[in-house]
This record gives sequence, structure tokens and C-alpha cells, in this order.
Amino acid sequence: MSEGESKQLIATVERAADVLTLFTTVEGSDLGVTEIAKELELSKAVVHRVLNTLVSKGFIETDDRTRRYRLGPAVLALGEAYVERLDLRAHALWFMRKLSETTGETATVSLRYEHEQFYVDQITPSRQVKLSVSLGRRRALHDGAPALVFLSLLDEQEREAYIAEHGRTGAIPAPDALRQELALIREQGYATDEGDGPSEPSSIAAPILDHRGEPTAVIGLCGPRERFADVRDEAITLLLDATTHLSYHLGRPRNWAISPPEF
Amino acid sequence: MSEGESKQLIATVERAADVLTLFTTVEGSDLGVTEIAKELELSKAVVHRVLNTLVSKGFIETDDRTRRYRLGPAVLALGEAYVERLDLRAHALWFMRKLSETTGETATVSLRYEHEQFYVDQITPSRQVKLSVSLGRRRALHDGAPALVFLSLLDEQEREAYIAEHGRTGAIPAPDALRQELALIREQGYATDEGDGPSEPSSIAAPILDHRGEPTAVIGLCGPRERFADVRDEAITLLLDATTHLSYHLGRPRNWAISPPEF
DNA sequence: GGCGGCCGTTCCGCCCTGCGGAACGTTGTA
DNA sequence: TACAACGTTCCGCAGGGCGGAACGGCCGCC
Repeated sequence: MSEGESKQLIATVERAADVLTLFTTVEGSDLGVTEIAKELELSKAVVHRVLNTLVSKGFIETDDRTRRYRLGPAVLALGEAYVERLDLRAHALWFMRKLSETTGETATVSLRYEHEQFYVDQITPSRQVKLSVSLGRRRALHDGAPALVFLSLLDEQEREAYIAEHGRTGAIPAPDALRQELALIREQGYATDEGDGPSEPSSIAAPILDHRGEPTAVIGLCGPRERFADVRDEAITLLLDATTHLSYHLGRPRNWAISPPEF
Repeated sequence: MSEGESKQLIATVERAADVLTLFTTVEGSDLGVTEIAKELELSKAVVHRVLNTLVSKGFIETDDRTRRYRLGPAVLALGEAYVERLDLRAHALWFMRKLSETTGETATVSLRYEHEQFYVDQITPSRQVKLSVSLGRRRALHDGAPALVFLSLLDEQEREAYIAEHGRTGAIPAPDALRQELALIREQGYATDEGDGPSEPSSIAAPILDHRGEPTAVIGLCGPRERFADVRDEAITLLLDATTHLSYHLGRPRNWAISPPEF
């Protein structure tokens, strides 16, 4: 979208990818052929052939009773392989567990992909009421503390372009207030975000930085606003402690999910 | 493989699926075009086009520095969508957490797909030495306690076919001993498996049964053999307690991952 | 520092294979 | 029982993916 792409793509594979992706965006776990065909504006024959093929590879399962389709176990293996390849994970989990246990709230790791943030892992506390986030689901860069950390660390040009674009569409109602907030985040080294209602999620987040100062990941902590206020200050100290350690340990080029910025 | 399939498949999509799957089977997180082409016996041009397409959909990422390819965030979303659609999960997690906390070992949920067992989730204890399993990776049905539970509950014809086939290849060295073991598992309602060395994994496992007596999932508990022996008896009681409750709650047709057997 | 080899990428014409519209079979409902 | 809606299959046409080869950049070896 951003550039005039001229790469060679295979339409058939694109269609298959769209079919798979549809299963992640739709409410409810299963889809029918007609439903998919309508949604993606494809012929039923195409959808059916694609589904058959994906079934044969284990990416999709059929329910013989209802003749409808759902995701299959092979996609679980893919997701796990994606997470496991992050060296980050093993190191971060220890700190996250500590964070979660000490504060009784949910600790998260996020990455950035293009102009979206998504969670790759979480540790939830053992209590009745708790937050849990949707792993893998993409969120805008101005939504929530972890996203804001990534946004604050984009290079100025890209950041401004992002703010301009989303200011135009109304997604960012007060661009100048956001600019101030991002400056504060850079200065403090962490972001905070308050929920709207008493049980809405509040969160804090801080980056793990590589040797060049680029964020490789963001660690966050979130909980229902009302009770989160009680642990917030303590949590910020713990969080910065964790990210400082992790930044130190990870201060070298590695197999990160996030490629170095464009240069 | 089992039947003379004559479904209409799309070769291009099969190739794309194979490329994706290759990333889960290979050690190390990234692959090059030539490497993939050689492994799958495809031309470099094809592999390159497939990769390009998958990149454009977020299933694959390129590392601009090394010009190699890795899995992308979209597959994480797929994996999560797969796991989240299991109603099972929400109910089972509570019991698993309790199991894990009481025994200090790792609790797991497994499903079966065709003639393989795989883990969909786990709760690991907060201690230094602990087991953790690879989610999504497929294992043979005669390998480990959860797999044995599934095997023991296959209908007789299918079970015998499985034993015969793997007996022939030598994967099952003592078919008759296995038959006895499976009978015992059915009788007791749980399976046990001893590790070979003192730190090798031992495990126990029991099924969640639907209203027809078919296993919808298997709950397991595993730990290093030596210390697992101390909690084993207590764990069996807890485990059967948990699966009994879950079987009761889940005793109705639902959106399970496992479709009812062929009938 | 120069050179050779390897790898990722692109090109282009041929031919294959995936496409679509319609027909068929099945399931669940009025 | 009949209808409607859905999943599945068929078949001829043509669009699009394939493959061999050529290009260009990177790394390592001499």
C-alpha cells in the first residue's frame, strides 16, 4: 500500500491467504463456503477448492456434521513456531512472571509490525477478575500504552506522517496533545494509559531497546482501572527495572521479529 | 492417504502450504529461497513468488539485512484464533491451574487429529526446574500418557490397525504388552508413563469425555521422573476429579476441535 | 582488493491449470 | 412432500503460473 509495489504475486495464494485470515477476523469459529465466497467476493467453486486444499494440509478442519469449516491444528503449530523463534521470550518471561505475581495484574510482551502493535505473550495472575489480551490481534499505534511506546519511538518523519494521517480521519482527535504525550513517554521511558470506566483496562508499558536504541519489544502491565491505581507506582519501578535488564541482555543484533528500521 | 481421495485440490495452494509448514519443521527460525526450493523440490522462481505473496499477507517476514525469510505475525493470529475457539479452554484452564499449583508440575491439554496427538495449552509451575511441552507439535499415538489415552479410546478396529501398522515398522516393539496397557487405561480411566532417566518426563493423563463417551480432549500432568513420583498418587486423584467435572460440564455436542468419529 | 561462486530476483513465452457458470446431490425446513 | 439453500462436481476456455535462463549484488576465498 505504501509504495508502488511491483512484486510478482500469485493470485491463487493470495486468495488462500485471505480465506485463512477471514477465520481470524470473523466472530464465531466456523464458516461456510457460501459465507466465505460472499465475504471475499469469490466464486463458490474457488472457495471450495481452496478449502479442500487447506484441509488436506491440516490448516482447516471440516465438521462432517454441519459441513462447515474451521481452523485446523496446523495453524497452531505455525503460531507456536512464530513465538518460539523469539529469543526474547525466554528472557522476558521470567520478569513478566515476577511482575505479574508482585502486582497481581497481567503482564504482556508486544511487538510492532508496520504501523500496528500486537501482543505475542502474556502472564495472567491467579485471581478471579483479571485482564487477558488477545494474542496476535493487531491494534493501532495510538491505542493503549504498549502501542504508544512504539509510536513514541518511531523516527520523527514516520511518526508525524502517522499522526497526520490518523488526525485527518479523526482517529486521533487531538494531535498536539498526543505529540506532548509522546514526548513525555520518550523522556520518562514509559507510557501510561487510563481506562475510561472503573473496570476498563489501565496499562503501563516500557520498551526493551537494542544497542542502537531501537525498540525490539515492549513489556506492559495492565489491569482494571480502579484497582490498578493501587499498584501503579510500584509497578512502574518494577517494570523499568525489568526492561533495563532486558535491554542490557539483548543489546546486540539478533533474530528479532522487528527488522531494523529503514535506515 | 488412508482413502483414495479424489478431491479437487489446487497445486499452487498446496505448494504455499508446504512452504509455510516447512518453517515449523526446520531447526532455526529462518530459511532462504534456495534452501526451500531444494527441500521441497520446487523451482526457485516458484518459491520466490510464493514467499512474496505470503509476505504481502503478513504470513512471512523478510529480514532485509540477510534477505532470508521467517514466519510473520499473521500466523500468530491464526494460532490464537484456533486456540480461542475451543470452549474447552476456558473451563479446563481453571482446573489445570489448580492441578499445577497443587503438584508443582506442568498441566497440559491435548487433542487428537487423525492418528496424532498434540498439546494445545499448558500451565507451567513457578519453579526453576520444570517441564514445558511444545504446543502444536504432533506426536505419535503411542508416545506419552496423553497420546495413550487417545489410543486406548479409539474404536477397536482403528486401534488394531494402528498397532498393526506401527508394530510392522518396529515403532511398537511389544504389541501385546501395549494391548494390555491400553485395556488397563480404559479400566482405570487414566494413563501413566514413566520417564527413562531420573530427569526424563513422567506423566499421567485422563480424558474429558462427551455424552457419547468419546474423548473431546485429554488433560495431562507431567514432571521430571524423580520428583514426579512424590506427587503421583495425589495427582491422579486430583486429575480424575478435574476430568470428571469437565466431562460433566462438556457432556453435550459443541464446537470441539475433534469431530465425532466416523460412525 | 579482485575474482569467482552463490544466492535472491526478474524476465518471457509456452502450456498447464485454475476459473466460472451451471448442473447435481444433500440437508434441513416449511 | 416439496422447496430452498447450501456444498460439491463437471467441463471447456483462457488467463496466469511455471521454468529455464539471465541478471545483479553479496560474501568469502585467494
